Amino acid sequence: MSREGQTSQPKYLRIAAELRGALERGDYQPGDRLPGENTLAADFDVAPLTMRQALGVLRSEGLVGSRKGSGWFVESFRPIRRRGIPRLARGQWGSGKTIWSADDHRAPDVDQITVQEDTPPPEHISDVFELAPGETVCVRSRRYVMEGRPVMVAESYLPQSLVAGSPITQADTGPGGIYARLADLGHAPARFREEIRVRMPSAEEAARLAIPADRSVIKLARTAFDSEGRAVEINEMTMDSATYVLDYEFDA
Amino acid sequence: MSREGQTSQPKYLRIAAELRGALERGDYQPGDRLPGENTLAADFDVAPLTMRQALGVLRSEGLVGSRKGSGWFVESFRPIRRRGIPRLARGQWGSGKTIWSADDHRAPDVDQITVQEDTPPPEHISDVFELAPGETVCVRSRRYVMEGRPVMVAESYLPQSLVAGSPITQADTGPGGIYARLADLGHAPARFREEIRVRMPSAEEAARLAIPADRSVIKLARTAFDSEGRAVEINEMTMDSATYVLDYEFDA
DNA sequence: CAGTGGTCTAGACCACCAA
DNA sequence: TGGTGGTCTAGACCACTGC
Repeated sequence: MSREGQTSQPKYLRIAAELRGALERGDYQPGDRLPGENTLAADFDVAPLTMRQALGVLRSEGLVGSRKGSGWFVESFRPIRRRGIPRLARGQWGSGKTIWSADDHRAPDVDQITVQEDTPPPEHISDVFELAPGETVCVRSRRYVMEGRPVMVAESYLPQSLVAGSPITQADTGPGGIYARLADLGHAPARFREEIRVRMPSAEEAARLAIPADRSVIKLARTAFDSEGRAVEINEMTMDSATYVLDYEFDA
Repeated sequence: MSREGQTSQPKYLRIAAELRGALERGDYQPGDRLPGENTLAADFDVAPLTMRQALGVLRSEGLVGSRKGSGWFVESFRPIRRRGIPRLARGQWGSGKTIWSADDHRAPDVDQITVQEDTPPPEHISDVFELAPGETVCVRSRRYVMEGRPVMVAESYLPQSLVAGSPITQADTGPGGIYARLADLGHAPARFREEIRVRMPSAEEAARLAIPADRSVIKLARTAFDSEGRAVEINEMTMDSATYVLDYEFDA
């Protein structure tokens, strides 16, 4: 190997840094196709596999994506801001600049929606609901897309005994959505808990979100409690970690 | 290649799944050393590079780690729960089971701490503070460790003009910490905003947190506003994404 | 059908660690 | 000093895409 890198940084990292700079300078526009692996490998004077390694770094960062048989493409990073706590009083705080600029005004559309009644729940769900053995749940599954691209899948779990026969078991829950219907049933959500963790996607999650296997996902589990402290809904969301900025605002 | 896998899943993923199962079954205990790459490659009857690829999957998931010249080791996943919103009234909600179990009672220790006064701020910081050109900030940098392992680094930015000469510029800020001292100065925090995003670590961040380059980090930026709506502190935290569960609890 | 990315092999050299 | 993981090379075959 050449002795030039006195800092002894690996080739693939130096190439990745060089390409990252080119992308940030705007040498390639979002959606543009990059030269093929072999062409790039010749340009940078490395073996194809080393070139792949460099491109893989940028892919895991969300800067580029690859389509088999087609090529490498520049991805646009326009994060979506999700407000965890609905802003009630829009006062002086609304004007403050945020750390990471993100489109506030776009909201994803629902792409797919399925409802399954009378399903045996996963263990961690029945634990939180404190269900008796054999009790089942209703599962509402939705996928959200933005500009044609899947960005989030969400699965809502509700105790079957609570929602049987209500509009919650229909695809269209009517005005106000699930929470309004829970209120109709006398279990209006009074408090929420949101738990966030990050991990690598399963093969199914990666396919459903159309993200590479080496891009991590955010798991956000939102539990709704009624006024008596009973957990009445759990919404488990899975998001592409490269497209979301989460936002929580609260008083001291 | 053998034709056995009718689902045509790549070898490295099948091997990763097999090893993952062995880890979850407890065949190896946290801290245990795995057989060497070459041994494993022979066991699974694949080329060493393919074996590496499989191990890399598990490493990015946080299940194993590697030390050059030493071997591959099983990592323990005991997530730390960080409560974003201090629980004021510990009522009926406290008893509810959570989705992801995590140690609530452990708190990381501060490992390193440095204070730099009169520093020119990064652009995104001066934007939020709405500083005039040339205005400087005070930067408090801390690293947190748990059981000897770095888990988070945090950098607090405060407007220099606000804190000059106060205990905030000392390593030890006294009882109550920064926020108590800000209150002494007449700028008690009244409201907070926390912004969360996920990305791959820079080389420096990976080194400071002692995590592999392919493990993502959580960036959490906490902005504190005083009662007049002025941003008085920004705390930018960087955490190992595999060791934290974030938690927010709030009323509807 | 030609070109693309995805996977896999069989080598090689290096830096680092532990005995 | 021998074994380890980290990097790199030069091939190969495959599945998929788009013309």
